[in-house]
Parts: sequence; structure tokens; C-alpha cells
Amino acid sequence: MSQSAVSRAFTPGASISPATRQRVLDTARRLGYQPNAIARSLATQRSGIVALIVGDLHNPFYPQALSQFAQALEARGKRALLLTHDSKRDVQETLDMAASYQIEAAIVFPTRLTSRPPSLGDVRSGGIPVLLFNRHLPGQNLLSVACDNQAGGRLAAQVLLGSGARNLAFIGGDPETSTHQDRLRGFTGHLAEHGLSPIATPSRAFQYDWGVQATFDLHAAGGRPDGIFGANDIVSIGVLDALRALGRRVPEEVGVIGFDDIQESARMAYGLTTIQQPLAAMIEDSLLALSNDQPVTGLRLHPGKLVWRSSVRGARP
Amino acid sequence: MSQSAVSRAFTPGASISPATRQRVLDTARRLGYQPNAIARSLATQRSGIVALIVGDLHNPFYPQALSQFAQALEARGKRALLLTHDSKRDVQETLDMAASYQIEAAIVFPTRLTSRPPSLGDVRSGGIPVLLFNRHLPGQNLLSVACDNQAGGRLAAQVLLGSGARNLAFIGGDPETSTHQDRLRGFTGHLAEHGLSPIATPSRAFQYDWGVQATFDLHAAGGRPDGIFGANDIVSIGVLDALRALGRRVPEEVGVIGFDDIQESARMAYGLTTIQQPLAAMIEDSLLALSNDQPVTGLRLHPGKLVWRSSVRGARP
DNA sequence: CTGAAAGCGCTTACAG
DNA sequence: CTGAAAGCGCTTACAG
Repeated sequence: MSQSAVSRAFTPGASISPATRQRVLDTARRLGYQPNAIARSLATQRSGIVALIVGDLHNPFYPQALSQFAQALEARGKRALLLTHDSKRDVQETLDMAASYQIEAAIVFPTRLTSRPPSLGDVRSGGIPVLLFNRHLPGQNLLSVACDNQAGGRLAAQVLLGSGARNLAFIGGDPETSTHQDRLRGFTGHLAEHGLSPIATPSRAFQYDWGVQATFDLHAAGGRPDGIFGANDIVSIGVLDALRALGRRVPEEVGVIGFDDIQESARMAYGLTTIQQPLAAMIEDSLLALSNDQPVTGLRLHPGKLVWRSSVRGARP
Repeated sequence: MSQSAVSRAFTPGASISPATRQRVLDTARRLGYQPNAIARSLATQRSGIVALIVGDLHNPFYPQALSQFAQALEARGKRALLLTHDSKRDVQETLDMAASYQIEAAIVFPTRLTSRPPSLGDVRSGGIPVLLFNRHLPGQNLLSVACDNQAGGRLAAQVLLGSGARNLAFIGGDPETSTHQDRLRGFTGHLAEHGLSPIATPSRAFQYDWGVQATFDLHAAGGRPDGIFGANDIVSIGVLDALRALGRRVPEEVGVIGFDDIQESARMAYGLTTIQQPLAAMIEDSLLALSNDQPVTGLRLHPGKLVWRSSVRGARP
């Protein structure tokens, strides 16, 4: 039994007779033999490894995406190398490290990245496709897959307007991120078409505490919004908690709409109406874009979907 | 410049003169050269890769653990291969797959595993240490790292008793898991010492919906608990929401205590008093146990810590 | 369909 | 401190 025969037995479609393949497979099972994937990678010059680069996982939207990516990758016979980073500088280091494992692509979850320079767009990837998930960086040559946040922002405005609200506030996330910017742009754009503009757009971070604080501050300054668009669900949940503490009734006095549709939004205590990101489609599309030898640059957008719950008054539009 | 020299330049502590090392490093930078980690793994027979095997990530406790593991691994110069599984059968397949990458250890997050056979304990690991995180399987030869759930269960009973409650219910998770069993055992054990026993211990799954339903069912059946221990925070949050819907005031009429201390427990809407798992310590200890050539079997327990919030009446014990 | 041989990019005794 | 050589466990032309 030659080395080549064994190799062929484990290679689907290799030129080997069914009989010898069977013999190899049988004795392999008996001996507990398994091909060494590392050696294979070296010989074939294809590692089959894709790096998943995450920062913190505070926003529950990302773990969700992460595990679905891992599954999708496995379904395609690829492996996911999980790497972490702290800031842009570390992304570069992380990417270099990943490159030494001959990864075929890197998917970065920008949980801590902004569009401020030094930006991820400047990262040297040495020919490895880099995909930025859920964010884009203007004018950089990365591939980005995201929700159509601007359209989502318009939709949020439309829903709030449809509920009868006219004093609308946007409580933003990190103002340096494209997600924040696009959602805000869509929101104000739609309002402008109706001759309106937001009464306030305080912005800082995609965090619960910030949603709480911004809502308190807004009211302390005399603001009386009757509709609030929170930049994402985590922020919106903070808004809802603050509103409850302020004694403002939702949705009767104030409507609240978020973005993402994380699990927490469906809790009875919140019932947050929100714009759902089409995660499965975004992941499929990411992998597709990476597998085709298509240009590994550009922005691929996916429409969000309204999930109607109880934090906005009125009937579904 | 020989191949050996280059190799030595990149090997800390190798016998090479500072001068030639510098020369190698300089020209490497200029040429953008980086050693190939795959080839290195093959040559050294050490991959430096640890597999992280997860099921679903519905319980937010696991993503947290996952990203901290990834970071801790990186800090030690190891890499994390992220793998998923669906059930026990798949764990075996996943492990085999991982083994082909010459992993040094596998850490499994039992998000979908029970102690029902076919159990993870029967898994063939081919000499690779397998660590079960946050769960243990009686009589199997795996390494387990978990919170001291039984002591935690006693603590929960103590806290509830201390608040004056006497009609205590336990709303469990998946009854086939050690986490559920140990917490219940500790809880009932402590009550027994005070001549009490739980008025009910409905159990099914570590899920929000189940916490809600169990609470409704309990009350529909005429139960009037004045203290509830939810098997984990997700369940407890369901309990709190159901209690609110039932018009039962927390903590005045009913105290609620959970287990884990996930982020959601700190929301203003919940203020869940809970027993925090010492995640960082558990992770350190896991990696320690795996790195020493200690026995890769047995159960390593870590004490939980009471986090006092507003869902249980009275002063901190 | 099969086997011998070269090669993937490293590391590491070994001899100097 | 340095280099030539063998070897890690595979794959894949190449010749048969």
C-alpha cells in the first residue's frame, strides 16, 4: 500500500479503484488513522482557514453573527480561526499573525473600530481578502457587507411619523462609525422630506448606559420627544429603561424604535419595535463574495426588515 | 544567509548572533517576509492550536466565556480554532476534525449537551485533553472546570431565607445537566437543614420562555411562592417578566435570585440579584490545568459570588 | 489505476 | 555562532 494510495483514498474524486480505497479506509478506521490537515495544508498550499477577528463581544449582535459564521464556514469545509483585537493597531498585528497561518480570508467584526484614522482601511493584508462585517469605511479598499442602514433609518422615521409622533429624537451610537452615520442620515433625510428635523441627536456609544444617560439628559434639558430612534437595540433598551424611570409611558406618550433585533428586544419588559438585520443573508453573501474570485472590495448592502412589537403606537404600516 | 539562520532569527532564544538576527529581521521586514506557521507546526509537531467547541450561543454567558478564552489563549501564544456542534454525535465528529489539525486541547462549551447517553464522556479523543467548561459528567474521564454550583445553590437558599421568604420555588433548567442538578441539590439541601423544602421545582430548559411559562403555570396551579431561585439568569429574567405580568411585586411579595450574572441582569428593568460565576478565574484555571501535564481529568470547582441587586428584599447578608 | 519521487516551508540535531 | 542535510506528513505530476 503506497503513500499515494492512502492519500488518494482520502481525496474525493481521486483516481483510485473503489476496492483499494475501501481497503485503505477500513484499515485506517482499524488503526485510528486520520490524515494530518496541517501537512495537507502545507502540501496543497491551501489552508482552508478563515480568520474571524472580533473585539469585545458586548453587543449581543456579534456573538450571534460569530457562531453563524463558524457554522456556515464548516458547512463549506472551511475552518474558523478565532482571533481578538483591541484597536486598529492590533488589527494589523492580528492580521499579520493570521497571515502566518496562510488564512484564505479574514472577516473582521468591528466592535471597537471607528472610521477615525489610523483606520482599518489602511491595513496591509498582503493579498488576503479582508471583509468588514456590518460596517464600511469610505474610500478604502476592503470588502464590506452590511445592512442598508440608511434605508433602515428612513424606515425608522417613517414608522415613528406613522404613529403620529412629530417631536423626534435620535439617540446615536459611536458617531465615528458608518452604522451610526448611515442610520442618522436616513432618519434625518426622511424627516426633511416632511419638513421636519430631529429635536436632538445626542451620540456617543453603542451601549446601554449611554442610552439611559442620553434619555435622562434629553429630558433634563426640557426635551419632550414623542418618538425616539435608538441607533441600535442596546441603546434603545437603555432608552426604554430611562423612559420608564422618568414615568413616560411607552408607546402612549413616546414611541421607541431600535435597530438589530437582538434577543433582548423581544423580552416582555421591552417589546422593542426594531429593524432586523438579515443576518443569515448577510453571512451567505459574505462567504459568496469571498469565494468567487470577484473583486474583494466594495460595499454589499442588505435591506433590514421591520419587526413590529409594542414600543411604537398604532398599526403596522 | 542560510535557511537555518533565518529560522533562528525568528526563534526567541535560538543560538544566533545579535548582528545576523538583526540583518535577517531587517530584510524580512523589507521583503514582507513572515514565517509560515503551518510549516512550523509540521516541523515542530506542535500546532499551538486549541479547539473551542460551541453549540448555539443563546445563553449570553457563553459568548462572554468564548471571547475571554480566545484572548487568554492568544496571550499565551496559542490559537483558537472555533468549531460548532449540534449534539453529542457531532461533538465526536467535530473532535475528530479538530484532531486532524493536531490541536493540543479541546474546550467544549456544552450549550446543548446533557448527561444522557450517548454522552460526551464517551467521546474518543485520541489522547487529546478534552475540557468540559461549566459542566461535568459523572464518572467520565474528562477534565471539567465549573462554578461550585452546589455551594451556589445553598447560597441562593440562604439569601432567600434571609429575606424572610419561606415558600420557595426552584425554576430549573435542563434537568439532565450537572449545572441544574448541582444547583438544585445545594438549594434543597440548605432548605432541608432549616426544615423546609421547595413548594415546586419545575424544570425544563435554560431559556427565557421557559422561565416565563413555569412562573405562569406555578401561579395558575395556585402556587404563591414568596421566593424563587431561577436556575440561571436567563430563566430568572423570564420569571421576573412573568411576575410583573401577574401583578406580583418584586421584591416586596416575591424575591428572585438567579445564577451567572450576565449583562442583562443589571438592566434597570430587572436588577436581578444573582450568583456570579468567576469567569476570569475559571478560564485561567482551565488553561493552567491544560498546560501543566497534570492529570487531564477530574472536576475543578470555583466559588460563585453573590451580586446584590434589587430583586431580593432586605439587606445584604 | 498505481507507485516512486520531489516538493510544500519550516526546525533541529550534527559537525564545524 | 553557522550551514548543510534530514525530516515533519502530506500531495501531485510523472511514468508505467
